[in-house]
Amino acid sequence: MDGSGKYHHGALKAELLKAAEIEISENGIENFSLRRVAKRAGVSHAAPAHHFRDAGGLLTALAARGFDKLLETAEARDPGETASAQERVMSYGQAYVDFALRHHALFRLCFASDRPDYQDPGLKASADAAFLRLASLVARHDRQDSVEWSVNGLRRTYAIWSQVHGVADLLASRKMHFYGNLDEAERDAVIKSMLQPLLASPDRS
Amino acid sequence: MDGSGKYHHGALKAELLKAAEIEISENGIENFSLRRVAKRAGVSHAAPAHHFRDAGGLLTALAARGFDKLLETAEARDPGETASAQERVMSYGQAYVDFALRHHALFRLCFASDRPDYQDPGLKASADAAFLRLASLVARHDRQDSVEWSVNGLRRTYAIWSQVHGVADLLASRKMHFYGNLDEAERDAVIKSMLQPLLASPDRS
DNA sequence: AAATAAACTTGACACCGTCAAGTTTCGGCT
DNA sequence: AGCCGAAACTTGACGGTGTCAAGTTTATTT
Repeated sequence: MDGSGKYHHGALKAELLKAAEIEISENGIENFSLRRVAKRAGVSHAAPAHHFRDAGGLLTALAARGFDKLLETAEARDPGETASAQERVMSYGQAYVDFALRHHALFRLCFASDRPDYQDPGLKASADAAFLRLASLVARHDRQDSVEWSVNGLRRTYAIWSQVHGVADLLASRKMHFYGNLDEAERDAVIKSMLQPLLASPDRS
Repeated sequence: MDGSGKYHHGALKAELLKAAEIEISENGIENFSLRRVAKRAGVSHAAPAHHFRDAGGLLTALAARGFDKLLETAEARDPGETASAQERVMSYGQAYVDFALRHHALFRLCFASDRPDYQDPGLKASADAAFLRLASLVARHDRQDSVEWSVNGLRRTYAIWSQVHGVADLLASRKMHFYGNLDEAERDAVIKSMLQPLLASPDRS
């Protein structure tokens, strides 16, 4: 082993997750290599097995962190109670797109990969938390102040989520090439204009 | 070589594409194996190299076929000139989601993979054709009968595309687990209700 | 019929994920 | 304090992967 390091790393699990995140941000999720992650963390190729069952296990944990970060991004951008519910939903959407662009590989891992195990309770919890945040903003917008679920609230949340997710995915994957490169302000305006029609018609029944 | 086959296959290129499509539909893009595709086509592991530069080349061609099939699906479902433009846009959306569900791996290859080379003229042409089909339906809906592009038409097309793509991606990736399994009619209704607000407000300026 | 090109095979290489077995260190028990 | 088991980590092996180089077979051209 190298001189600096102890045999027992101490915080290898966290270190591996950090390394893996850098790994996929540089090489993309499709070129993920567990051995490279281990090397980056300065340990042998089989070391990760003691902290994660296999590569899928690591990617499951990483995906959970991805959803956590998505939620953090949304919360950081939330204008808060004083703002209108409509503004708050739009801010969520803008944060969602920000996340997709800034952490494209992680976004892909979360939404377009079969490698994470979505049965995993930790991942499920993190993914649901990010979704429920949006659901609660939509409910507030629709003045459904009750914590109870309404079928219609769910439908509307899914509609808004789809709109936001679609633009995030297409922008991050560079599929909207008839747009030039949008700066942040232009992007935010695009997202707002896309959400406008969905928020204008509450459509509660 | 096996008794039945000739040394020169004759139509190996097409055969490889067919085999690759089956391959990814069974194993997903993330587990794509060029050697397995070759084996499935009854040919040695290095044979594909004579028809495609490398695995990426094959996947580029396959992605182009994916966009072609997406367009075909949309055209097959188009109610035609007699229907309202709104109905035609909705049918496009329903076909898009159908495609994503029925050919999930291919959909992922087209929209959530870095492996195809999107600089490839063939792929670009196929992808653009599928997009332009939607753009023309939207233009018709907005009564912009001119073939000319309007900035606003582009924005509206992107908005509708994002909505459709979002619901397609989330449904196909099984991310809407608060919905039970939707049958085809329910799915179509969901898509229609999502597009309704976007089509109701032409918002041309 | 001979030469050339194309299609395909075989074998090698480095890299990959995972498993098994060995080594080092940590922590608790006596 | 000293031991001992468990945990953390390493080393080495295995089959599988994509790609390259070199050889063999078939088709086409001259």
